[in-house]
Amino acid sequence: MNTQSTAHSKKPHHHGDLRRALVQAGIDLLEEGGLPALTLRKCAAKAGVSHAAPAHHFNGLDGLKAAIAQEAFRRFSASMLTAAEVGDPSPRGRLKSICRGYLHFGQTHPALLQMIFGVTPEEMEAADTDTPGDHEKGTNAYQILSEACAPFVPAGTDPRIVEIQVWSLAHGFTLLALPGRFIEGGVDHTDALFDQVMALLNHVGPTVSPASP
Amino acid sequence: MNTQSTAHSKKPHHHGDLRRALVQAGIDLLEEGGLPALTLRKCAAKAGVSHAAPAHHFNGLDGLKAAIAQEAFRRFSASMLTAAEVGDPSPRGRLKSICRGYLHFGQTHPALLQMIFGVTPEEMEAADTDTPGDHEKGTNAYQILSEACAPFVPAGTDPRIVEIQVWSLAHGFTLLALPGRFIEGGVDHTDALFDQVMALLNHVGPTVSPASP
DNA sequence: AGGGCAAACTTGACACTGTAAAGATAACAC
DNA sequence: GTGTTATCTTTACAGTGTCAAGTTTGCCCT
Repeated sequence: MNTQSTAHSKKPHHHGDLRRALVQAGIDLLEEGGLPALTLRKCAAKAGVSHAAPAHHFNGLDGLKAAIAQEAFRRFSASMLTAAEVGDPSPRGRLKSICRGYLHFGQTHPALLQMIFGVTPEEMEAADTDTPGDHEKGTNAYQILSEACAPFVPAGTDPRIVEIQVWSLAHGFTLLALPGRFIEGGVDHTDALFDQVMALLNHVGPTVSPASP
Repeated sequence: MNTQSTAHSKKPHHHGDLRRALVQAGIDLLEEGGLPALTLRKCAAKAGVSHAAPAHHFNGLDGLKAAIAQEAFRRFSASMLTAAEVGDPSPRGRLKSICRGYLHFGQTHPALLQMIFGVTPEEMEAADTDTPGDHEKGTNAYQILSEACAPFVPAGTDPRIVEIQVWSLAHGFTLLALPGRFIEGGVDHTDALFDQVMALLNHVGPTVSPASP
């Protein structure tokens, strides 16, 4: 009918997986020149196709942006997951490693982070909803964070509170520390500041007064 | 020579303070249709001038964006200041009121917040640097926050740590709770969640034995 | 095998955008 | 009054997204 559900089994006709090529070209453009460099025509040129070809794989520019955001989100999740696996395996160490992965991804791929969290609702609606196996079990960034927060959720409380506490702190710092933004300083200085800021999480969950109201 | 430093005393030639009119037109467009609706030509049309007129008052679109960001920052600061003045005057109450003003501004003017914190370095360079009396004493948002954080800075530590802890938390939550984004729910639900998340600040600075409830 | 058929692209066009150069106009200095 | 300068207009051009029509290519079915 509408979508090519054959994306992974059969091979397309002319180009051979042009959809993925366009997404990758868009990511390249994004990393090179930031948001204003992302252009349907430039993506098409980079993939070696005509300027109107992307319109058949995505629902216009918004659809391409949504697809890029999905792929960026996938890489973002992977970045946090690997950061968690190589660090301190204790619950608190794992949580901090994930947050560090959050910051690291923002420092190294600012445009992709901007893409992930800057996509507007209307752009999301333009996404082709046929992304099977995308939000799989452990690969979702929010689920990774949620599981890392679980040990610090006081019994009987809404786990989303702790999750959003951690998420807001990491997200806010990462955005403020984006290159050329409000928190100045080199990478090492930013890292040290990040650790000191994240020390606030030592007071999260079952801490000082375990049996509070 | 270059700029009309007569912005407040004499009146310009044709239009009469077109610079301010263009900035206001841009803000209106931004609030109505979001970032993609902000256009030099639409601003010019809304101000009743030719489509190329803005180029003489701003350094291209980037300059207009920077000017709008400055004005938005001014209103943002005012929003936090008034929120601080009408709330609990205790140090902790004042700090939380400011954070609530942060969130409230983001909920009511999401495009302006995006403008303030989304302006790129190159766009900032395009700003006309002749904004006298702009970063005045108490009107700077960061100074407001800094002064509100001062009572919670442990002696001998860098005050920026507490400031960035508070700033990151408020900034992160506000962005995640932007309408149609990652934190769902109505305004009242968001407010309640915000209070619970911001409870993390009870552990900032001189902790565990607070004099206030 | 061969005819149809749909999907994957191409081509051409249009409206809209930012930007630059050159011309008109009005306020001001003298 | 005369000249000058800043303000704004006009005109033009390259680049953008999007639509409508055409062209090619692989696949399916009889």
